[in-house]
Amino acid sequence: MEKRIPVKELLQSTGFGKDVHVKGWVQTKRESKNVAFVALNDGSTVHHLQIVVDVSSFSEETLKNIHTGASIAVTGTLAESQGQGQKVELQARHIEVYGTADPEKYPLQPKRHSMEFLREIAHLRPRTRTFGAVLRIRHAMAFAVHKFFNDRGFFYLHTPIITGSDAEGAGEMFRVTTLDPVDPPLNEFGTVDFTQDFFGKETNLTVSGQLEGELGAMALSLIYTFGPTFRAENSNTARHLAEFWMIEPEMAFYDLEDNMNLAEDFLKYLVQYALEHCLDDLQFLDNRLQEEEKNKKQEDRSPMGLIEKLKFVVENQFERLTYTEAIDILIKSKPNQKKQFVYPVSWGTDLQSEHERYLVEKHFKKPVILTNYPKHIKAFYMKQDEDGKTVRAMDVLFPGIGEIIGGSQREENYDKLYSRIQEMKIHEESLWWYLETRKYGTAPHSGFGLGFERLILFVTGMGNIRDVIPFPRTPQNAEF
RNA sequence: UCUUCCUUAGCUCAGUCGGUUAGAGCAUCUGACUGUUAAUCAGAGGGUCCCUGGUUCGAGCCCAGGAGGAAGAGCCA
Repeated sequence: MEKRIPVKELLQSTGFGKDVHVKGWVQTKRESKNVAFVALNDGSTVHHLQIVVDVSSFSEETLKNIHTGASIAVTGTLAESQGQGQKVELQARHIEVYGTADPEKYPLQPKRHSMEFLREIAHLRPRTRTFGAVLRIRHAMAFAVHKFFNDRGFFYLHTPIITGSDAEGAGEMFRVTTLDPVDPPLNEFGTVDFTQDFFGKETNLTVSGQLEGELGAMALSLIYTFGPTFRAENSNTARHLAEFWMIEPEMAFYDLEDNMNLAEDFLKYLVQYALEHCLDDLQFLDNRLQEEEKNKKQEDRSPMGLIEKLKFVVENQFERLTYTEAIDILIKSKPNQKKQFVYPVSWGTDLQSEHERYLVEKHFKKPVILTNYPKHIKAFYMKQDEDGKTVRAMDVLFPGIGEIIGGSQREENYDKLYSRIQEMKIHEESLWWYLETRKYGTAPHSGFGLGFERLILFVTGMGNIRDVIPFPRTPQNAEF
């Protein structure tokens, strides 16, 4: 095949008069008597290349087949554009139509579509500018995650996707089995006999790579995982997926403060990377959001544009405070005094969305890191504070997103960890390997989990998590 | 899982008090137009009013059940 030049490259080119090949999908065609203009996109950039077609030198059939959605290859001369909207255009000499898209049936029209409609055609939505922008940013963020950790001496550890333990209790799990669902083998108690299953035991899709990640950190010092994670929770919100991607670094010899510093550096690095490498796409999404804002009531409008918001995060220190201090602020807050909170505030109860939003969006107006939560509302593996009441947990809360990172310093003392397992009635048999890290060469260590899609949600300014992953998996939906 | 709202043309939506042939904008098609930028102008085609049952002389509209979707909440990342 003839070597194509990506649209992104051509738009930056000044080699006017050169002969080039370009291939892509038609976004729109504007036709008049003598000349037609085709906006061509190949996904390399959010911008289109304008193809100028001299109507008299092409067959009627070719012209007819060039419509929204069609895939074409164009040979022509790169020229300085006579029109207003672009610097570069391609004067077409030869056009090959690879594939047509019947305009009567092709669902994507040269007009604005709702996100709900585009979710129904998730197989085609990457062709829209919005999803193209989101997917390019998603790629850049994945790359930046690896670059960040690699540059700091972290090793990428592949933790298992199929697990044999429900250790963390992070949520409902998806069972993995090859047993006959209609007639499974039963044991003497009349329940399913998993010893006859593929792995000889009950297995599930992972809800977190953390516990295995800790094993890696106890040897390589600095590791991170980045992989798919599954939760069978019946969560129907704009912030939850049944299948999502999670990044979980785990660091030996890090205490809670080291952990917070890493988390803050990491988030700022990622946002900065997006600003440096995806500015075109961010600008497009920013404009798109501003259009949407115009349809909102004054009080619902966000005070900052997308790019402005991203710069703000990079340039400002995250606010750090303890759970106890946060409760104090909430108790003294206006909405609490006026009894506007649905859920009452008191020490010992978990913070509700409305409380987190108040702290982040009203009180501090910036990202917040909350630490030292009461131990009974946090996981068994978190390191206990000297007061016996709290643990060294930290949650990073972002405006509009809520909890984007959850992490902690881990309990490295065998006896303390073991007694927590007993207290919380966790199956210790399935955790024997985890407990051995505390028996043999235990060391202080910390880690956190970042929901990748929640990061993308923040960076792109999109409103629903189903629109920042190519093929969302949610309750009642596994199409495509 | 709970609460609230929604489902009418390909898309986004209007549809009055239950009343004759269900509308608009965009998209599509046809024509016009000397370079357009979501082109413009003129015209045309396009409907299982989500499904099932009920009330009624008569249902897009009222009632019951079901399906799907959205927002918020819970759970969390």
